[in-house]
Amino acid sequence: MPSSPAQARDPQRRPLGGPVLQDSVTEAIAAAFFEELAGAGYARLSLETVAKRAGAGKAAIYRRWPSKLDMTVALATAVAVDAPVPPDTGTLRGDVLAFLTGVADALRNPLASKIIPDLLAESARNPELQQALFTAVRDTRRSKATRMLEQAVERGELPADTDLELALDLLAGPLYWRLAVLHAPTAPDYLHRLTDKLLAAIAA
Amino acid sequence: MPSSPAQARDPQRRPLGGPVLQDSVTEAIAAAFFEELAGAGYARLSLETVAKRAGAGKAAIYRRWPSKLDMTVALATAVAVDAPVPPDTGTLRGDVLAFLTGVADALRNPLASKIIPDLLAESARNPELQQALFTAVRDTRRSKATRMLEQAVERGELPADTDLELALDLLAGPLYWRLAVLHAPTAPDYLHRLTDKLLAAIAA
DNA sequence: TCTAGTCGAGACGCAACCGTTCCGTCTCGT
DNA sequence: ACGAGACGGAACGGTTGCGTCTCGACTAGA
Repeated sequence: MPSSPAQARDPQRRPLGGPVLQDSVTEAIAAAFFEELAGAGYARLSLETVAKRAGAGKAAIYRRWPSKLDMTVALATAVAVDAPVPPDTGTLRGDVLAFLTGVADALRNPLASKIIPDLLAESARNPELQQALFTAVRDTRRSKATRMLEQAVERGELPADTDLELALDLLAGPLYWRLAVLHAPTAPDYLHRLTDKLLAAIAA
Repeated sequence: MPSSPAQARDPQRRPLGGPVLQDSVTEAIAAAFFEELAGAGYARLSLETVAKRAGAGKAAIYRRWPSKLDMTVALATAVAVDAPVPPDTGTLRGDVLAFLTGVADALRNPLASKIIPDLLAESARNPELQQALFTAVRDTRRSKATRMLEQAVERGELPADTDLELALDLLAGPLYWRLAVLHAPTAPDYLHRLTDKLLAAIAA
């Protein structure tokens, strides 16, 4: 049972890299944690180094979370729920483009593009981490994207028997592949071209 | 400069998990290496454990590769070049389905589906590993897939101004996303349905 | 038969990190 | 003014892995 004292207190304040946290020490620890996580990866991440980078003692960390795993789950969940707003532009094309833009913005963050694949790889062999990531991130995003497609069906932009499962893979896969796996750049109009292709695919 | 004595000697012999290697000791080490890599990940991988699992001494490993990184690069390259044959079924639809089938078969291997995301995440912070993986795996596959699309253009199945770059992301992304990231199952006709969507997208 | 090389096994020194515990200090609320 | 508690910092014993090295056994070719 992970103790997670890292809860929001002042919802309208959102310090840049770090999530919404209680106090300055917790924020410094969280920021150092994510920097270390991006630089070294989960497996190599040392709480000693995190403490040092945060200008804190190890005790300050262990006073907040019982272990590295609990800390990771709590912090990752905290940033994940700090999610982007749903699009709802009125048209499927607008929604898809907004969705892709949100994903691209997130993955273009140098820290995120290293942390996310690392945590996903780690979660393949860590059930607790996997479950936390899946329920906090995947399910949230997935339900929002599903809602986006269902609205398109209601508007008559998509047939009622649209393959939602497949459409979700098409929405997320190519951009993740390019930005998080290949670390390849995207041309300025890449998202627009991708949107065109995806609309054709989903409607097919 | 990685020493890579792990070269093919008898090309027609391909022991299951392990690549084409020189002798039984090297094969045992390689097999143990991949099992450990899948189980623990690159960062946590211990050469002591690999040696123990292979029933070998540590010296047997250090006699072959100078370091963990060189070992990983050499072995990963060895299995990667042991690539599947190109499709060339005569139609774009057949080629795409064959391509996706090949990718799916590879990613459905429990070891591969853990090793590949792990090495890709690791390569984000290890330039030498990244370069080795990219030249040995990505470029090889990418050129084959490009050739597949160019043939379709020559046959008149695709317009001459087809966006190859985008098409490659569409081919690889969704399946990788589903199998390697989400670890979600695929329905029996998933690849066929995906092929239909992708053909519509690429031709759009 | 002798010799050179590899084999499995494991000890070695060294370094890093874990999780805990203790300092002495500083900042609160009362 | 006082005590409770969190703070940074440093040390602790224990574990793990690295890369080197040595050992006796086994196997090859000369």
